[in-house]
Amino acid sequence: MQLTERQQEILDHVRAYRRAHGLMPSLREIQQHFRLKSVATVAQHLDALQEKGALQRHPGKARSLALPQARVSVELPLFGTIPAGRPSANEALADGQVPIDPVLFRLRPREEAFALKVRGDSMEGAGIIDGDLVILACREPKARDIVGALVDGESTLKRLTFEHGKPVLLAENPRYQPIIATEELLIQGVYVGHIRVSR
Amino acid sequence: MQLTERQQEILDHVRAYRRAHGLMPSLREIQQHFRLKSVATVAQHLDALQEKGALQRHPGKARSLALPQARVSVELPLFGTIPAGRPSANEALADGQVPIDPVLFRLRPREEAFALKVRGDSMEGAGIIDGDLVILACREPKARDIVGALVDGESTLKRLTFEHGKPVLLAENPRYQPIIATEELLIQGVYVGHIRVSR
DNA sequence: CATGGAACCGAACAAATGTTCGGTATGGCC
DNA sequence: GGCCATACCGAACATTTGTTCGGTTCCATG
Repeated sequence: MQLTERQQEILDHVRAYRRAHGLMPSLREIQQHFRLKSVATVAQHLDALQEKGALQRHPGKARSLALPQARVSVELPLFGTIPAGRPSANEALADGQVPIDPVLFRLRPREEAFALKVRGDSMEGAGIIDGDLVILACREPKARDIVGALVDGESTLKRLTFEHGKPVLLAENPRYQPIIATEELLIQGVYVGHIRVSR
Repeated sequence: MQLTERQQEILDHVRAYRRAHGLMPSLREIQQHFRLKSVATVAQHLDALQEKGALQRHPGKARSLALPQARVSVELPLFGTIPAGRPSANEALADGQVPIDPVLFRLRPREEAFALKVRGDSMEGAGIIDGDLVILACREPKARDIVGALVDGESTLKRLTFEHGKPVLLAENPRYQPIIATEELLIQGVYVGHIRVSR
C-alpha cells in the first residue's frame, strides 16, 4: 500500500535520526521534531507505518523501531556468467551468494534481485568489464536502462533502447552490433549497480 | 586500558543482542541474561566500559548504548571524493558509511580499509569511473596495484609502477600524463575493488 | 593486618517512554 | 448532508528504563 505524504515524512525522519544518532528516536523526540502537540499523533503514524510494513515496532520497548529493509546485508543468489558479448547459452546454475546492502543499491523493500558474473567486453564503454558482478533487480525497465535480457533463448547484458517502438539492445562497445530481438525479448533484470573485486 | 573478563562478556553480549534484535538491550535485559540480582551491577559495568571507551552511553535515554567502532567488519568509513584526474585538495571529511562484505573483497582479518568516491575519468581504462566507490585496504602495495596515494600533499587514484626503482603513478587514460612524485609519495590504500550504484 | 579493586546486592527514585481513551477539524466522495 | 480517511489534540496511565545510595564479599598485594 502507498504511504501518505505525512507518513513518508515521518519515515524519512526516523531514517535520518538513526543515521545522525545511531539509535532510534523516541515518540516524543519525533513529536518535537514535527512540533506536534500530542504523542498520540506520532503513535498513530507509526501504527500506520507498521500496518503498511514500512517499519516494525516492539511493543513496550523503548526506542524499538526497526527498519525492515535496513538489513546490513542480504545475500543475493549468484548465477552463472552473463555474456556481455554475443548471446550464448544461458547458464542458470547458482554459483554462490553475493552479500550486498540493499539500501546501498537502492533496492526497494522486498524487491527481488540477483547477481550475475559478466563475461565479455561488450559493456566496456559503461565501465562494466569481464569478471564484474552485476546486480540486477526484478523491476520494470525504462528506456536507456542496462538490462539482463533473454534474447531468442540466450541471455545477455545490454542497454535497452527503443526504435520505432521496437526494443533494441545496444552494446557499449563499437565492436558490437545492436541486437534486435527476432522472436522474444525477456527482460530478466534491471542493472542497479555492480561490484568488482580485484584479482 | 584492558577490559576485565566480565566487562568483555558484557560487551560481547551487547554486540550479540544488537545483532539478534536490531536494537540495544536495556540494563534489565542484560541483568536477566547474566542472572544478576541487581541492575546496579550492570550499570557499574557499563560505566566501566564507557570509561575505557569500549562503548558510549546517552544519559537518560533508553537503550542508548552505542558501539564506537562497531563498523570494523561491516561498514567502511566513506571519505570525500578522490580525484582520478589531476591531484587536487584532499577532502578528508567523512561522508557516511559504506556497508560491504570484507570476505567478498578479500580483506584480511582486522585489516583496515576505507571507501572513497571517485571523481574524474583518469582511471576510465580500468573501468573505474566518476562516482564509483573504491574500496582501499591499508596494506603494502605491489607494483601494478591501483593505489590511493598522497602526492605532494594531494590525493589521487592511480596505478603504481616503478621506473629505475622510482615510483611512477600511471593513469588509465591516454589523456593523462604519468605522475612522478617530486616530494613525497604516501600510499594511503591499495585498491581491492569497487562498487557502482546506478543513478 | 590494612588497603583497594572488582564484582555484586537491594531498594528506592525519577525520568523517559509507549499506550490508550476520548475528542476536533478538514477534505474528498457518493 | 452523511460517510470515511487523514491528521491532529489533551490528558491520563502503566511500563520500561536509567540512576543513585548504601551495603557485602572476595581476593590480591603491600
